[in-house]
Amino acid sequence: MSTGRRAGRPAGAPQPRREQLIALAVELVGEHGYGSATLGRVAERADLSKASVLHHVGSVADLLRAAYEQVLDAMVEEVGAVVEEAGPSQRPRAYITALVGHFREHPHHTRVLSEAIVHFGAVGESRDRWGPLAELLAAARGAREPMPEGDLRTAALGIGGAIDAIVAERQRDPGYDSARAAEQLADVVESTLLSPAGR
Amino acid sequence: MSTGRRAGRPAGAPQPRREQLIALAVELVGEHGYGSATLGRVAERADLSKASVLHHVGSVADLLRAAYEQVLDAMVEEVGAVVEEAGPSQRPRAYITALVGHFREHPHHTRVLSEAIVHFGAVGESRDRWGPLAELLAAARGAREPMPEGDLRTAALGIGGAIDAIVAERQRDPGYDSARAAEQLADVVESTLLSPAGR
DNA sequence: GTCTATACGCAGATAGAC
DNA sequence: GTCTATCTGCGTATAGAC
Repeated sequence: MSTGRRAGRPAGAPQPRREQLIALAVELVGEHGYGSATLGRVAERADLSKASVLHHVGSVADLLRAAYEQVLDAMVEEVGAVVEEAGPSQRPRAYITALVGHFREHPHHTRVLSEAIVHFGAVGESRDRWGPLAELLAAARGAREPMPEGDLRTAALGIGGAIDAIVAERQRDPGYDSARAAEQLADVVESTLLSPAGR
Repeated sequence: MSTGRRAGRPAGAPQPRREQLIALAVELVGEHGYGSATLGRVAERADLSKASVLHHVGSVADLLRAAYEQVLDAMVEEVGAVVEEAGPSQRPRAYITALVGHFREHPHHTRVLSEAIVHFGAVGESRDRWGPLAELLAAARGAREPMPEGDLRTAALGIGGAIDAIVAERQRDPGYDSARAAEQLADVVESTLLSPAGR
């Protein structure tokens, strides 16, 4: 309790050095991918020795995992908040536009997440990536006759893939109007899945 | 001309050893990604020494590049043939189902292409990946009022992303009915982009 | 916390004999 | 064509002094 540490930071909480290194790792991965985020390069950017970096983060693998999780958490938190503010019928659109918007505001985060599945192996880890979207779609359809389970899964999957593609294109070409693309995608979703006529 | 080589293989054409090694590389990348396709592992599977492998392929980078190009060419050739057989208005559906079907028949090819952009760096190399699809869509719309350039690009991009997601899901879960998913996607494409009413 | 020095493993590639 | 032996480079991690 009465350590010499300044108040406001619970005992055992991450130190500022560690936070700095994680932020640096996000930058490096965001710019040139996981392959280029090596111990030496992190140390160089932080103006520290390699040994010193390891002292704070334990191992390179741990550092990259922490960077990934921080980026993922930020995305989930922002998108989740936006979606919850909207009514059920507007949630698919809110989800799409918030997700696309998030990566437009945080370009570095794009690569950190898009390369994560390849880098961490773990294909199974990507399971249910679009499960939450599927639930949003089902709820938005409300009283309509329910979609077959498989078709709903495919719908969420396809929309998710389209989002990925829009985000990737924006990264490739910063002049690409991803906000407009998101609206266009939301229009299609609403007209095919949520329109009175059904499909 | 009168070398001792058996006829039927033009001078300077790739030797069978090289072909075998490329096929092996496709297997390795398909199973565990580019990261695991090392010189040592290729040599082991081919039951050759590392030096011998290099004698035939020049370098590991060249081998992986050749594997990638072979897989890409196979896909372009098959899908191209199917699309050309169809009439203009059926081509978007033919494209989608042929592409999804191709990867269902060649599961190893999936990873070789999906990880290619990350592995070879070269974000710009993926340019116009969906350009051909955009042209198919424009042609299928025929006499209808033309779509704005940007919207057509986004449509092709989104459809392409959805295809990627369907293919990836099939790889993750071999029980997933990707053929049905492809038809479902084609239905949406036709009803939103090609229906008489437009959107 | 920070450093220098060092060890270790692995992947890619070369040399040269057979 | 094929091998064994060897070299180089890089990335990770540890030891131990300050």
